[in-house]
Amino acid sequence: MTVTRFAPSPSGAIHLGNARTALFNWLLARRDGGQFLLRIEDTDAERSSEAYAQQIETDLEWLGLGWDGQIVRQSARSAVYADAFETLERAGRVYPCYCTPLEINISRKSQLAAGKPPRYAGTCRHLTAEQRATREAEGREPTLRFRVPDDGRVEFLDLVHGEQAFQCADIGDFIIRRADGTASFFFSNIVDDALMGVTTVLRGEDHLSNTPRQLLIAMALDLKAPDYGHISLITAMDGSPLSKRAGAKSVAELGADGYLPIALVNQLYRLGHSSDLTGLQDLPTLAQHFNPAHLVRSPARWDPVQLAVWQKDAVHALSADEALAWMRPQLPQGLDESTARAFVAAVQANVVVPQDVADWAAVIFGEGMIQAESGPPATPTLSPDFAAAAITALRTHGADWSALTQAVKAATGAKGPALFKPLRLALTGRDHGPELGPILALMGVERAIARLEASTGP
RNA sequence: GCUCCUUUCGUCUAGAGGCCCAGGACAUAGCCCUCUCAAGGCUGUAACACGGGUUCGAAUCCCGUAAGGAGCGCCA
Repeated sequence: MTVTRFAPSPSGAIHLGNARTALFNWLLARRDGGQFLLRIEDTDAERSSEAYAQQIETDLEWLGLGWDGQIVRQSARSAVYADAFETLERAGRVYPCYCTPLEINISRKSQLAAGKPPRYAGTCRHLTAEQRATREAEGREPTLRFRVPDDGRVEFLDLVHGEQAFQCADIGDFIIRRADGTASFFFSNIVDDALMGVTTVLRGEDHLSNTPRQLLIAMALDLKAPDYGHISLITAMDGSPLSKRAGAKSVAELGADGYLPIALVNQLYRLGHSSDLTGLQDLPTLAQHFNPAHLVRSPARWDPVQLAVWQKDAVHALSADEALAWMRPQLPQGLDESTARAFVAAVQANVVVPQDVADWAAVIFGEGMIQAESGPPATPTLSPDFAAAAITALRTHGADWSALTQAVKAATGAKGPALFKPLRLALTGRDHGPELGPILALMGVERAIARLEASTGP
């Protein structure tokens, strides 16, 4: 059975890259009828926060990516890691390291300055029992380092990149247990994947060069490592890493901006994954067509323009109820239900983001003159007889669009664009938008007359 | 610095030696439809990073260069 997982660290908001990783793993599990697990990697108490852990759940649920079973928290699994540490200690695969962060830092810097790889120098690798005792006596709290073999290589088959091989000699001994006794990422991550029965891990390419370390741990512990697929990173439009500074928003922020989860999901689905699927699709369809073999190796750009397109499709695809719920925050307080529904029906095809909804709400329900959205101010001038005919029609027939147009047509002879354009401009302040019939009905006679009068030229 | 990854239209991508003077989708332009917008239909513009090889033949294989990215953390 396929078992995948999403294993975020609760040290920040879920960003686009994380969201896509979660999506792909979810899709794979759902496609295979397997399981999608959620594991919170909170071994680093200083960086982790409960608020972020909560936000992760909220974001995942909002995206529609439900997980199976209980959420696993690494902070509650220290006993499991302790066992594994002991196994490695007994096997002599690890050793205590008494170097302080400061010492390591200095070493790193001098290695870098000398043009060498900044790796652990191996200072504590061959300490005698006495030397260790001395350091213990000094009160130094050791970390536990994994003894990486001097020779040999680690090979594995990456689901996306194919055969990979790394020389052990290029890998420095790394810490698997911090001085405070907590497990570090390389360690707890692979141990838990194996113990939780995870079969496939789709993760960011930033983990590719670290995979050998984790495989080394798994081998030392005689654990079955999952298959890895390293997906390319998502970048900003200029190819630079996606960052807050580059304008990248978190999932929660995008949601707060009014973007629909299905729009996000559709955009994410196509980044780094090729598919013959076209148009907006729901999660089950996406899962059905998801294929790890179609994962792409090159980085993909996050295009806000494309997101807007998906969002437009997503808004159009909303049912009347969903659309109402989405537009509600932009509607005037206390608007009655049937009017609200009529409004939604009238504008749904013409809005993409909440601001668009707010704009049309202002046009239809707002008092006074209408602000043109941009460009030269809409100062239409209706000829007096044109306006008079329109106003008379409104007084006689009420907010009846066809009665209005027929009356004006009869009175002025205007037809086609010459008839509709001036009316649209006078009524809404802009030269495009939803069908005028429903708009007029929602607007009501009084507002319509006021606007026609305000637009009347000499 | 060392190791690793990547490079096809504006964007997402197809392409695993001849099917490719490179296909699709979105974006974009024009036309049709139409009161406008949206939707829909049709048509168009638009790309193999560069330089060497290998081969009868290369987007596809090899080498190099350039550009971008990742890792080398008591972060994940």
